[in-house]
Amino acid sequence: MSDLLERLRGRGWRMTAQRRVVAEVLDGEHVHLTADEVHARAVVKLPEISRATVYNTLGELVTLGEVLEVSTDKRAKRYDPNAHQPHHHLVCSRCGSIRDVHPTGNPLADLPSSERFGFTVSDVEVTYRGLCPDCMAAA
Amino acid sequence: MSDLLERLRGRGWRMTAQRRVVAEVLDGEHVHLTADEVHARAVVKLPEISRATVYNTLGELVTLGEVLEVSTDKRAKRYDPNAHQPHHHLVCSRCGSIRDVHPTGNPLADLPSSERFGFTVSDVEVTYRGLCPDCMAAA
DNA sequence: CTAGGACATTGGACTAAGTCCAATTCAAGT
DNA sequence: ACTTGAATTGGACTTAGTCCAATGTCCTAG
Repeated sequence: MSDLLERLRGRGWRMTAQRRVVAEVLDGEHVHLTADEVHARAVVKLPEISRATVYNTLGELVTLGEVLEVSTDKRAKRYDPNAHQPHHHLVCSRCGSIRDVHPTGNPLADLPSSERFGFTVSDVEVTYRGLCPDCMAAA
Repeated sequence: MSDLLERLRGRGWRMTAQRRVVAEVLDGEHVHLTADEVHARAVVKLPEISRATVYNTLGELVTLGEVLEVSTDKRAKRYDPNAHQPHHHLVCSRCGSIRDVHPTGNPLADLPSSERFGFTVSDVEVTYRGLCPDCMAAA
């Protein structure tokens, strides 16, 4: 993610302290923060950053294809910086923790045209659900 | 779905006009209404039914496994009465319309244990996205 | 290096979806 | 029909997110 700022600048993105901080917060593997969590962490580095700016910036990053929006549960959307390697998600039904996973196989090929109802299908999202090791132990 | 009421009564569900109306509204194939849509249709049949009751009843039907909760987009949850035949969803990215689909293959088998991170995986949800015929024509 | 305009940020009001609760009503067993 | 515990009600509340007009700031041309 360290070159994200480079890529963005190359695309004509105006660089500001706020945007830099949001991008820094999102750095890492298996990171799936909500907008509010991003805001909370951003405030530590830049106390005057506003919620609206965090939403704006996340929205732009999604539009630019640098970050994925993930809505695994009914609660808040989460933002996944691992946008350049396609992947799916494994979610703990109890605590909600998320891991990126890479199943074999191609689910797109598994949808026969008789099951497409005339749609032009362009994308598949797979969400695995179960209990994480911690929640298994606690139960 | 006509025997739904029977099954529920058999499970000790107390029958009320409100619950009957909610169950009736949810009847059918490829039905995926939001809670508010359910309420709107229920009000036609039973003007004094409240939003809270619709939410309560839908929640109970989900708990009993008679209806599935589907959150395909970022907007409101939808309720799918087709809970007894396992299936996945095909969603139009533009207008949000939903079809039930039955892909071949078994995505659960496609997740090697090295990709399970110690989770006990129990369920998979697959969401296909694309444009429905109407939205294709309009674009 | 500076000026200025386009773009970004702010915070507060607003919306949508859903939850919660105390008071009331009602289904159904006896 | 009585009783009682479960179901319903509506309104206040919460959470997640959007919108907007006023203000601030980046960065390029000069």
